[in-house]
Amino acid sequence: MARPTLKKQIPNLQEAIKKAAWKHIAKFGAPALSLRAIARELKITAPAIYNYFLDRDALVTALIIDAYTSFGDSQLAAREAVPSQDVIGQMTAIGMAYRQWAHQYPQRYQLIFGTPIPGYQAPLREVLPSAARSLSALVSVIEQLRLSGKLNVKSFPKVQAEYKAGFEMWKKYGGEVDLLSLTVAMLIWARVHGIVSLEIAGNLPPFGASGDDLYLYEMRSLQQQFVKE
Amino acid sequence: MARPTLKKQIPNLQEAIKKAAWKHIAKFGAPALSLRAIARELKITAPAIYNYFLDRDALVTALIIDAYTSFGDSQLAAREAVPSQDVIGQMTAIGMAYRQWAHQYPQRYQLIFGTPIPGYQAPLREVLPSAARSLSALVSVIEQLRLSGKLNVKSFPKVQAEYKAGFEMWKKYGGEVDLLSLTVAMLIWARVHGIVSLEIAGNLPPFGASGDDLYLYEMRSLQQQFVKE
DNA sequence: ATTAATAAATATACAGTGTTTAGTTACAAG
DNA sequence: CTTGTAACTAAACACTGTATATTTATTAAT
Repeated sequence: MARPTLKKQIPNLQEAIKKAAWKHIAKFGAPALSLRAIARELKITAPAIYNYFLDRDALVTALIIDAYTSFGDSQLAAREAVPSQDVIGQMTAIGMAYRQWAHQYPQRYQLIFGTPIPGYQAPLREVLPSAARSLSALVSVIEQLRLSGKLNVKSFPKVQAEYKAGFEMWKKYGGEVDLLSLTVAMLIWARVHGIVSLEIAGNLPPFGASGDDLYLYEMRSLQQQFVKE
Repeated sequence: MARPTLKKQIPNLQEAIKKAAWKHIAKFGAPALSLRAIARELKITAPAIYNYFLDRDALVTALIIDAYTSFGDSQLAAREAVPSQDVIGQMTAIGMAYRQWAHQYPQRYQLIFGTPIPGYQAPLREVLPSAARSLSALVSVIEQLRLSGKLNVKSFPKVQAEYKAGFEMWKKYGGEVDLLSLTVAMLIWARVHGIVSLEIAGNLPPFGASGDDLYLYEMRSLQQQFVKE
C-alpha cells in the first residue's frame, strides 16, 4: 500500500501538516519541532511531508508566514476598532494589541521575532509580504500623524542611502508612506519588542497587578516623545 | 588505550572544551553546537566530555556564564573609564559599550539574550550571579542619579510584591541598591536590547554612516526622559 | 613493592533527528 | 486498456545527545 486510496487520504494534507506542526509547537515549543513527530501524528511517514514542503526550513517559513498573518490581522483589527480621527487612540490600540497577541501566542511570537529553530534563517523574500503587512498598521498611523503635522521628529536620524532599495520593496506590501514614518515606526517597534521579548522570556519582573503597568508607561513615553502638543 | 598517558592528555580539558565550543559557535553559530564536533576537534570521544559537564545544557550554561562575564567586564570597564562625578557620561559610556560588545560578539550576545539552543532554558540560579554583575554597572549609575536627586521617575510604575524575593537575590550579586533604580535600569535595558537585538538579527535598516545614529538618538531620548534639568 | 581504588578515557549501543533514494501503488488521461 | 504521473512507503545514511560497560593510567594504602 504505497499510496492510500482517496478515501483514506487526508483531504488537504498541506494544511494538516501545518496544523499538526502548530499543535506540537504549542505543546513542546518551537525548537522541538520534528518532521517525524508530525508524521507520526498524521500517521504518515516523514518523507511524505517532502511532497508538500521542500524541507524542514520551508515548513518553518510557511509557519512564520501564517504567524505573521495572524499577527497582522490582530494589528489591523486593533486600528480598525478605533475611529480614524483618533490617531493617538489608534496608536495605543495597536500597541496594546501587540502585547496582547504576544501573550496569547508566545510560541508564534518567538517563532517570528526570536531564533528558536536551530540554524534557521527566515528568507526575507518570502516573509516580507506578510511581515510588511503586519507592521503596516503602525506605519500607517505614524504616517497619518506626520501628514497632520503632529509627528515630533526633531533631529530624528536618517537611514542610509543603501537602504532605499529595501524601502521600495517594503512599499510594495506595506503601502505608500514616507520613509520617515517607516523608520519612526521601526524605532517604536524596537521599543515595544524590547519589553515584550524580555517579558515573554521571563526576564522582566512583574509590574502592576496584571503586569502591564510598565508597558502602559512606555506607551505614554512614546506618545510624549513623538506626538506634538 | 582507554585512558591516555599524562603526556598525551590535554592539560585543562575543561577549558579546552569551552574554547573549542566557542570556536564552533563563532564558525557555525550557536544552534549548530555539537558535542561530537567538539570531541572531533579535540580528538577525544564525545562521552569524554561528560567527565567535565553533566550534559550539553551544562556546557551551554558554562558558556553563557563566560559570556556574561565578558559582557560584564566590558560594562564595568566602560563605567570606570569615566570619572565618577560625570554620571551622565558614565551612562552613555555604558550604553555605547553595550552595543559595541554586541557587535563584537554577536554570537555571545545571542547566546545570552536570544534562545538559539533548541530546548535549552538557562537555569536562573547558576546564571544570576554573572548576569546581575553585568547589569550592575548600569544599575549603579542609575542609583547614583537617584541619590543625587536627578532621577526623573515621575509616575514610574512599581513592581509587584511577589518580585521582592527575586530582588533580594539580585542584591546579593548586583550590589545594594534601591528597587526603583533596578527597575528603571531594566526598562533602559529593554530599550537598548530592543534596538540591538533587531540590529544583530539584521531586521533594522542602517541608520547613519556607521549605523549608530539611531542608537545615539535613543540614548539621548533616555537621557531627556530620565535625567532631570 | 604490591594491591586496591579511583579517575579518565574508549567502545558500543540506543533512540532520535533531517534527508535521500528507490520502489510501489492509486488514480487520471489518452 | 495502457501509460504516465502523483503520492506515498520502505529502507538507508549520516548525523545528534546520552547511557552503560569496559579498559587503562595514575594515585593511595597497605
